[in-house]
Amino acid sequence: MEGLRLNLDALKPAAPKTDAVQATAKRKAKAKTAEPIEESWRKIFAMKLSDADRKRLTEVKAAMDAGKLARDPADCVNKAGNPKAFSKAEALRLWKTLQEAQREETLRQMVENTPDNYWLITTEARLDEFLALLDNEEEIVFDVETTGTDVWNDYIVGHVITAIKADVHAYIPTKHKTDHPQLDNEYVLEKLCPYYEDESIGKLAHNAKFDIHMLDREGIKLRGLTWDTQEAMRLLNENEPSFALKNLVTKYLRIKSDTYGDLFGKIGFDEISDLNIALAYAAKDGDVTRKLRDFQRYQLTKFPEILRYYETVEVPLISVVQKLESTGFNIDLGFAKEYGKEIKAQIDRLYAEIIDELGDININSPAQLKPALEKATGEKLASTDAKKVLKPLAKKYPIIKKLLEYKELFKLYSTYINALPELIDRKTRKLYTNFNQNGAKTGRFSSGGTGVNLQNQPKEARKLFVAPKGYAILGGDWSQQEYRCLAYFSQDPKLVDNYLQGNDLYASIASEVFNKPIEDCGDGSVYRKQAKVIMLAVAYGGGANMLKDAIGITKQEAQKFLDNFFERFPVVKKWVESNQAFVKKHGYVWMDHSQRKRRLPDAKDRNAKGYYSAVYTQSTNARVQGSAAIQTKATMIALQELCDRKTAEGRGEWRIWCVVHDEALLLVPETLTKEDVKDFEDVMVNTYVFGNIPNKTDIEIMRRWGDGMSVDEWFKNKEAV
DNA sequence: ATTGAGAGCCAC
DNA sequence: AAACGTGGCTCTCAAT
Repeated sequence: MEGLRLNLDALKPAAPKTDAVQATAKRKAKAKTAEPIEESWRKIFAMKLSDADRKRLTEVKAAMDAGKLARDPADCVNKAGNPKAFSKAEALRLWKTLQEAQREETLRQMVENTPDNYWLITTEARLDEFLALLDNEEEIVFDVETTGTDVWNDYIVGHVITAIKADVHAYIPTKHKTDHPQLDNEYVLEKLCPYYEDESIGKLAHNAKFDIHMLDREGIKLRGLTWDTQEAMRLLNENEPSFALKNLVTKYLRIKSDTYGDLFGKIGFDEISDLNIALAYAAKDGDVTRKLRDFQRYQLTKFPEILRYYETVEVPLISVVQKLESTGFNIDLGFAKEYGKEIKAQIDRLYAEIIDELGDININSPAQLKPALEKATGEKLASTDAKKVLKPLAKKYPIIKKLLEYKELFKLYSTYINALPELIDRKTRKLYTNFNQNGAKTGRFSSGGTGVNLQNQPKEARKLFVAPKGYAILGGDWSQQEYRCLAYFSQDPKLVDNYLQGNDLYASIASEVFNKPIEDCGDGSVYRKQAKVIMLAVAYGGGANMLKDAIGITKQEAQKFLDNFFERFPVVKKWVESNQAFVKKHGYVWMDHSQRKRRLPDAKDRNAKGYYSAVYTQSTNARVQGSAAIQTKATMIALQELCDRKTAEGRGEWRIWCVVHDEALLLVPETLTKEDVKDFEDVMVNTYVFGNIPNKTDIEIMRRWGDGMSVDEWFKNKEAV
């Protein structure tokens, strides 16, 4: 501890340089008899290092070479008093010291260099002066500082607002833990509310959904969002390694900026008692967000279709998603408890039985399971992958069959049935999660962040999600969304015709690929089932390897199926090849109507690892998956408008409840009418159409997710009651 | 106790 | 001739 403090002192920029250098020299002398540090470094860098460690170690070495950092004398000798070699662990400890020193120095400089147009507002007079500026603004930047990033439990401690025309960047602290005077929270909210809620004042933000959530919790409904620099960046370069504001402005605007975590670690912004530090950091956010927006808008004007898509779909979608997230999910706790108990009992029984046969191992550890299974069966196993390796052996070995049963139940229990109730918010008794509208590089949504991914809930787990009393879940599934997209892009006459006639696509494909009469390829037939998987492999751009695992056949057979498919659908084949040629030439592919790119730079680089495989399959997959996502997103905006319209009719509130790629679910009053359902279907089917291919939606109404009934059944039951 | 990597598996 | 669709969470295991 003593040594650490000493070291820190040596690092302080305020300390005379000569002292630091002298101290360093002294320590070097002391460690002279140990292994030379260059030799230690050589050994450390020869080790197998993670990327993060390698980066840190490089920084430490640079600082030490420059004389800015030295070993702690206490670390140079061991207990016996003999010299101790420099180790990786010691180097990583020094990295933390370095970080701390750099952090302090950066903050000091930030405060020292705070521009005059950064206003710290802590008096009513100054706030009035600033609001007078806002009265002349057409567009402002907003950003709230908070105690943390949990939109359900953290809260606002200050507001950042940039008056763009006036070129003033204000920070208005309200809840910092400080002796410095600050304005009252309620007073500030009341004063700012009219501006936040004024549709005619355009709003820019970075990751606006977060700020909209936070304001929503204070009772403020943000209106007039015009730009989100984070979502814009996801269109400009989906491969960006980081979408943190500071990293983007450092990279693209050459404005050196440190991330919040780099400067403050894990503390909430209210912990920053020095309001000058708070101002320097917070006001800069507003400043650079505006600059980044200008840069992005300039870039996007080169692609008018992307810009139009961004402004008409992605930006409005942000508020829609915020509203969706705030709806939350009701979990049937009683059911979860009973169901969980039942599964747990089965798991325990299976575990005991398996242990009995395999010996006392941890079944959940692949490293322990593999040798035990090999011993028990005498088979050489490539892994313990259930689908690829164990399933084919299940018939031969009862122990493997039992193990598969266990694995399935364990997954269901640990990830879903047992985990979901734990994540319920204490205050509202609801489950919340995060939907990231550009979480996938193709533009698909991702979901999760708070422990639950709503997009991968298995059917059994979906049963835990119920409509609150008086409500029903109105769900729509686009029928074969991605295949319709494939038909549209390829214009394969057989596929197009199929959709125009409204025939059973899988049966048609099965009939073609397996050369069987259509009547042998109907519902329930093995041909139809396999055709479905083949189609999936084609749409996902997968090869024979993926297909063989999916239907449990040999690679040769899978390849033959694919060959057959492409032989029978040569137009699809041509389209797939054209995508490959395009990506090879340009390094990217277009989604529908040039609204979005998927950049695959490896395609232009013959030496890249994935040159012959990944980018080729991705070139087709991205176009299909990404265009389907555009359909979903455009429709979500129309669905929110529908919800607003229906709610305004005064028959109860309509909300978007959940979205799962090609599935949209609304929470609606259980008194909904057939006409309401018709309006929903109309929005689903007609909002976004892939050219000449009509959409189709399967609709269900449910009280429990995944446990729905057809519209006819629902209303028949209603009449019966 | 916390962190990070890897294996595995759920969804569309 | 070749051939890795997009995500997120839980577990183990090794490292601090």
